[in-house]
Amino acid sequence: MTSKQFSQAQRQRLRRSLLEWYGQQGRSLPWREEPTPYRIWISEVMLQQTQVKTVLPYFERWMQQFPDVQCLAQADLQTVLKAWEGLGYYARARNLHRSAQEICDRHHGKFPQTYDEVLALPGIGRSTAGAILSAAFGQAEPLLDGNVKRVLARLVALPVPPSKALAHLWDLSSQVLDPQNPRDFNQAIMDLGATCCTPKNPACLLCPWRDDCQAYQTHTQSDFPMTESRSPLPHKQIGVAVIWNDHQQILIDRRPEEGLLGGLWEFPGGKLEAGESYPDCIRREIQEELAIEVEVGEHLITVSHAYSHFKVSLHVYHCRHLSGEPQALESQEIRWVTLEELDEFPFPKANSKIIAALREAQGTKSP
DNA sequence: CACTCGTGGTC
DNA sequence: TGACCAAGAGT
Repeated sequence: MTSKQFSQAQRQRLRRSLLEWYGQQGRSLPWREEPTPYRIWISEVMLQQTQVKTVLPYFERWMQQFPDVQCLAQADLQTVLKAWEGLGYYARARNLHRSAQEICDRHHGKFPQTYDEVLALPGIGRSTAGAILSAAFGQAEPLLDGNVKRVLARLVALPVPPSKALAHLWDLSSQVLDPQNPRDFNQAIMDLGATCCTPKNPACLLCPWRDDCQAYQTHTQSDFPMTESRSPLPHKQIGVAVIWNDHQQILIDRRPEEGLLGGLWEFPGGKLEAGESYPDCIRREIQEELAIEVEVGEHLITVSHAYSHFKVSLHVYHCRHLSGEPQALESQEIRWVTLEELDEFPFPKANSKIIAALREAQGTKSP
């Protein structure tokens, strides 16, 4: 299985035309204007599976709150998660925090500059390592993100989905990379994918690579990259309890550190079993998770939410604490809080919809 | 290597 | 409007 080889002349043409395009069409971004290793690192991790537009406000707030690696290393994890709240893939925030501590402990607070050291940091894989080393230090390391995969798949009319040709795509990314200007080249090829060679309706007439693009030359750009096969997402039904005590406080719990939504807070509850009503489900789950008895009251809201690999509907009910001292049997920590105090804790998006509904109910009760 | 891990934009 | 998908990494 031999990979496609670009001729030296073609590589030079691709590099020259892309860099010229970048000079005219490249985006002005805060981490490009002031490309310190710390800012490049934070931006690259925030940009994993996340669009620039979404990242921008988080990036600015982050730099205000954690202006350098020492500051991040010394922050407490709950504060870091609160700053990340809403961005998703929360392991990224936990890994940034761990990496910051490693950089301070093992690298004297200075971001490492060798490929192996950067790759060894938690949350940095092959592509992010290439992005950081080229952008922060001008090193000629290739990268392979979603944009580059799409651009290259069209350039060579890749006859299989990208996931089936990762080695080939890495080789192509290395071949086209400009060893004279890897910093701008890598930024340029990502910009090309993000703003020109887009998933839908690519602007081929404005593309610097149209003369070399095998997909465009055969008018099949919309057929590439070939789609990945996917199985349908399962849909889970969850009973959720907003448990009130006699002091107008609500019981919340902090999820286990690893796994889905690790370290975030939530309202307790669990999966509906066959033949069970939601009140039955909630009483059972609350007994299993917290070892207390509750009375299930009126239905508050049902929230539907789609995650990467499944969908959920959260059926939320007001509950009243009857007996027993709550225990953190399946969580890290539990706490009684007022409606106002909920803002201090990082919650997943699906839970913030519940909080909004609670606030709305509160507002209508006492005008 | 296939699966887990979030959310918002887009059509 | 539901399905697809984005500056991927860890296991």
